[in-house]
Amino acid sequence: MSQTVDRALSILPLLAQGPADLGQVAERLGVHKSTALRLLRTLHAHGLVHRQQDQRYRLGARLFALAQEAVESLDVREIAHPHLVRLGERTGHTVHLAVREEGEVLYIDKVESRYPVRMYSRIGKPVAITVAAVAKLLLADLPEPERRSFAERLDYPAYTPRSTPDAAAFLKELATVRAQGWATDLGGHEESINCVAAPIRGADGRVVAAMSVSAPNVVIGTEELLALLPLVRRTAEAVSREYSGAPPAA
Amino acid sequence: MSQTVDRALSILPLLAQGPADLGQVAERLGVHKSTALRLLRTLHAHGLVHRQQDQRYRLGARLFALAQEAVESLDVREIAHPHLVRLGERTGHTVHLAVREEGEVLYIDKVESRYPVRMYSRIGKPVAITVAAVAKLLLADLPEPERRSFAERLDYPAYTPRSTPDAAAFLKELATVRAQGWATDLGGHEESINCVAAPIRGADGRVVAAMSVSAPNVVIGTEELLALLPLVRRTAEAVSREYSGAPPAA
DNA sequence: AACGACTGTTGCACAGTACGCAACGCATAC
DNA sequence: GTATGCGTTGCGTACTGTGCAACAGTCGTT
Repeated sequence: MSQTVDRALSILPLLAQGPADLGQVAERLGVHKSTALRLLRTLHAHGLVHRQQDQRYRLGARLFALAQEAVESLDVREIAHPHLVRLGERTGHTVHLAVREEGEVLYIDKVESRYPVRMYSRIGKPVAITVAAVAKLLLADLPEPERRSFAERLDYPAYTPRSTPDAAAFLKELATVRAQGWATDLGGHEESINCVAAPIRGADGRVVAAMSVSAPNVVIGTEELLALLPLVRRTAEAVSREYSGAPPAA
Repeated sequence: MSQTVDRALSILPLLAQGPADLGQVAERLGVHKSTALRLLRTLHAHGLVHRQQDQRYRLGARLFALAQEAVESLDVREIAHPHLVRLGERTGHTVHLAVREEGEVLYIDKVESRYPVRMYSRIGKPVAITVAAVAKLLLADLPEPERRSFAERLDYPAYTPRSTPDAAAFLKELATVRAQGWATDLGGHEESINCVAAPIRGADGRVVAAMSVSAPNVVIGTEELLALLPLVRRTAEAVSREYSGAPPAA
């Protein structure tokens, strides 16, 4: 690994917490000011950091552009998108698409609910991995030993009383999800929000992504949301077929 | 500037165009494979690149997370957001918030239209700077010499017959926008899409951001959209006041 | 108004570190 | 079975990044 690059990249998460001046960056990196300056200048030249009027540095615009270009070149996303839109139109609720990467699960696409009461989420934001329906599907597909060791390394924040409490409960839930081929999150992340999700599989049967429909229970009851499950599953299967090479249905 | 970091960061835009294997990265960087490998490993350790099953590299998840954290810590965005949502609810159309940074204009927030026919845009995506209404506002605020030299460095792509054709026309338009305090884009980017925008100013009167309402003319005519201008301007002024330190209105 | 304290900036000598080379392991193709 | 292509490793060299010290600019203080 390259020391210089390592140091430079360590600046990014540091600035993600908020703007910082040269001295702060140097101190938190544990290097001389002149070194920090050179690194910041290089990052600046690439647009990854931006210097605001008060001379402090914060993350720059190119970072957004890069993230956008990256998300748009994901082929699952490209294939799934029209299906998500159609599902959004038919149900009126928020639709998400998520993938697993390096031990994180993150949303890569989203169609907003047409109801005024919306849930908060953002493309690119890591998902609450122990409770989200899409996360359960993506992790349930891991081979058993990996799944176990992963589950044991996680934290289990008690977002609500219905949140997954510990690794044992999580592994049990994953087994259920794996067997039934779909997942739910009933108030496990936010008290009033429910979620149903289905897996998208590649040609080899592995789960490559997961999609979900979410709605606050002030808008639609748990029963009614669960009634959407067949539709969600059919949509996910249509995406799976297309992703595996089948031509899109007319 | 640091050569090593410079090379490492050059990998990112390269991968943004699509996944690439080690040889391709090395070649396009003009370095030896072993050098490219070391750089990629460092980027990988920071989560900025991801290695997919076929061993090729693509941009990684942390990039999204960083971009998200960055955009969420912008205080203009935080203040403006509820106003955008309300404007979205009242008009039903797509609402954008944009800022200028390092010679680019980019969207930092968005409320989706509730109509099925939506315009395409994404948070983080650089704006078509020569035609977008928000871009005109942000650039019109630059001091005259800077504005001129900037306008002359731009390309003027002819997205439609109504696109700004050249620097002279653009500067004239900017003068108008500056004088009237609002801007439009009537089919300059996409034939059928119109836009009205108003500036958000800081305590010193400088334009710090701009917000717009956009709609395809199949949904709402030009006249009707222009009729929304007073509402957009009032909203922008409310955000300006709050951003300058005034308490939010009840 | 002069001072001090603070910040960001520059040039430089040193050595630490990133560089390219060459050889290796490992697949798939022929 | 051989051959070609890929990613990977270890290593000597010298390039390049490093910290130091001195400078410049800005703010707040006395």
